[in-house]
Amino acid sequence: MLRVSKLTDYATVILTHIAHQPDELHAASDITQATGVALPTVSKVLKFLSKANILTSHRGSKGGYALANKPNETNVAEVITAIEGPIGMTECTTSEGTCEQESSCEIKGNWNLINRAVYTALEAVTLADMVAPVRQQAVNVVMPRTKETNELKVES
Amino acid sequence: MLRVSKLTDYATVILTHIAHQPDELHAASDITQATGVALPTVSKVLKFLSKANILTSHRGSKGGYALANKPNETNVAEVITAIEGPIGMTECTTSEGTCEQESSCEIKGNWNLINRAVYTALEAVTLADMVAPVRQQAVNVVMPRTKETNELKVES
DNA sequence: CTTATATAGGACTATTTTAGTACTATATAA
DNA sequence: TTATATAGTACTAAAATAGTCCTATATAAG
Ligand code: FES
Ligand code: FES
Repeated sequence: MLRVSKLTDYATVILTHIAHQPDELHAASDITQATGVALPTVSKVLKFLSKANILTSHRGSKGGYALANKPNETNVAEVITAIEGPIGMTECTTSEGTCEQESSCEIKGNWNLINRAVYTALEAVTLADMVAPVRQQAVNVVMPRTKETNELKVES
Repeated sequence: MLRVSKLTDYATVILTHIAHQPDELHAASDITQATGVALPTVSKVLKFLSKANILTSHRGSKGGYALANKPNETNVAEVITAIEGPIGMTECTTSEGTCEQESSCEIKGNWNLINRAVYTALEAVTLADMVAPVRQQAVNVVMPRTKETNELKVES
């Protein structure tokens, strides 16, 4: 169904929570209480996010996690990548040389194109957007085409 | 990793093959030969595509499958939906009432927003694009924001 | 210096999803 | 009537994901 994993979903919930007080330290146990997600799971997610430098961590008593950057400087594409690894819609595009028909494949280039479009859409949404209430009703996504051939447009 | 299933990947390969001769009937066995994908798998994919009215089918001797519409009238979003079901990035957005914290969830609306952006990007790529060689180098995806608040832009 | 607290890292198990196969029924052309 | 090809469904195997747990390390406070 083209979905993100549950862990990624948790990650956005957790990050949204933290983004409300971006400057304070949040311990895993606090986040469990606030979000209702089980502690071991919260802990796992926080480790991923910390490793990807989306969060900073402080060990020891009174330690915890905080945002590494401002809310509008972290986007959804980064969060997905932190939890699930590089975004690529097909096996062929993430791991080169895996596919048998790679040499004669017509469509690989087109999947790369689609990947980029999806990635750009995800990149455009930041934590700051997630924190804001949903006033938005729709988003325009434009894939420009050349007038003459109606093919997907070349960007110089 | 936010990827489509292998079956969906096969589906694009198969459809791309069929789209080269959109008016002829293609039997599953022919497609196996042309694409190198195992017959039972090809068969499974073709059934999904036929059920979703992306392909028309003809039983019996000299039967087979053909495109139900012109190549530029079938897009990638439809293909993904045919194989994997409705596109929705989180469980919460595809199946209502599953999530415990649904009532108090801040971010559900934002995921819906992201879903729509991704869907629109996928919708913009058709079979005709897949058949064409990759001259394209990049695709612009624009998520407009209001000038004043820099929030994702409302579309009337 | 010791203790309580909190993250780091990795290993492991259970669950769920996906992929792949097989079999029976039905339609159609020759 | 027969050969051929799809329709539908059920089943098995494999892979990915989710969730848990344990040990090590860092830090603040007494
Ligand atoms: S490279 Fe794998 S199907 Fe194209
Ligand atoms: S509705 Fe499930 S996390 Fe928001």
